[in-house]
Amino acid sequence: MSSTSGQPQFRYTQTPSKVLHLRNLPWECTEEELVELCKPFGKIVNTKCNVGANRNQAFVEFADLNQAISMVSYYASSSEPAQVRGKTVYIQYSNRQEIVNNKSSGDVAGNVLLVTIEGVEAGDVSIDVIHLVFSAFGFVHKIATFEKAAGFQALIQFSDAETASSARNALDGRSIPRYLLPEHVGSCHLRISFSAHTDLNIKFQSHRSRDYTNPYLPVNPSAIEGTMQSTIGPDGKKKELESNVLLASIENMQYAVTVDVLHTVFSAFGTVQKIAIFEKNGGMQALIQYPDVTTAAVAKEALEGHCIYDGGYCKLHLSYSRHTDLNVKAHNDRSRDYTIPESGILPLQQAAAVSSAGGWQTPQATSVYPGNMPAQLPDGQVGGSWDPSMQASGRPTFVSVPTTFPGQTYPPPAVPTYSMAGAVPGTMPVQHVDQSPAGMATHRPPQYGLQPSVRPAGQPPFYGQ
DNA sequence: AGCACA
Repeated sequence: MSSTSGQPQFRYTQTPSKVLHLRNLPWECTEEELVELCKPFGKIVNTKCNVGANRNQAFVEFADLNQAISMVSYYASSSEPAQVRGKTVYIQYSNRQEIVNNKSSGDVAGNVLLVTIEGVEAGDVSIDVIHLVFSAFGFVHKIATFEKAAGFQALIQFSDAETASSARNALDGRSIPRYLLPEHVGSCHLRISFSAHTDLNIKFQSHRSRDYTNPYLPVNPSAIEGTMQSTIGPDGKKKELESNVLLASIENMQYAVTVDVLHTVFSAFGTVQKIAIFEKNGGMQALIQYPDVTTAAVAKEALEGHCIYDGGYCKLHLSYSRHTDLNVKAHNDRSRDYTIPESGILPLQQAAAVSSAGGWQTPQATSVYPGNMPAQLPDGQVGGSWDPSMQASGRPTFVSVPTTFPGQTYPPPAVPTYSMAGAVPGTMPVQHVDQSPAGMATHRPPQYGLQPSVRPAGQPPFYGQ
């Protein structure tokens, strides 16, 4: 099992690939230099430069396998080695068949840098030191620091991509001068890439965030991470700081909660602009972005403490996020940007089409009307139908309804019912599906777990292959 | 001089 997973790493036994792996490149070798070297052999469709710890490796993808083979063959028998700036470059087939995600992040020049400071803890490098170091290249607008798995990180916002690039080029791989660091810190290398952010959202001047463009920003001397953002209301009471973005944590998650499920649930209160799902200390959390604070507040009030499924499953806890505009990938399984045309609406449209085409429904599907609040079981009380082997990965891909119902054995025992609609007192949930006439709530509430219409009634559901 | 990204 374990020894069969990878190809041998020896160059003469590697299987050919359109992708070539180049080593021993000069420092900060540009894409142009790479293309110059490779283009005599064929059409280059993608590159990835400055790879590896020393940033002296690269990948080049040819349009055709034969072009890659011709380059490798040529240099295998050439008396002149491949060279860039006089340095011998070693070429071999990559062990991957294509370059993925090139320039998706970290390589597109932007005005905000993501800086990872290796080998230090958050307390070792003050925000003032970071400011000092990066101010050498231009006016630093904002800094936000945080601790991630990768280590201590900072987002540093400059006026423009040119300034940010000059800072990156000068500082990437370098170390902060010793005299600016505490004695006990050994080495502290900077790893710098471009962030996809363009404008950081700094709420307070604090020991972990700074906005140098706004001297009037309130100071929060104890901006402890994880503490709910709050402010003092007019009544003198502490008041949660509102936001158009909700942070949802999901308790007792016995069923998969997907972006599509969340979109449907939260769309009952207004247009959902963006959703991002992520893991946080073993649990699942999601950020849901509305256009305005009011809508978010209504959704928060209505949904807090309610469960997505009957039986106390997937209980929602909502708070306001510090974010105001999520920076998410347009369409993947963890995030969605519904403000981009053509993205994200397909699943719902198809779901609606299937639903109105008279797909079958479970008897429980009628229980979503007002007055049927989800039964709240005590925590930890679960039904007996959970079957981990029925997880989403083995599900048919032709069913476009959110693939959220993992445990549907046949016949289905105790089908958990999508029941959020009951959380909106006295109203039918309005499905904000694009191209559906406003107010015409013709869709039935979504019925998760159904495998509508794609199989004849009485036949077992189709799983996997 | 020996394989990225999530």
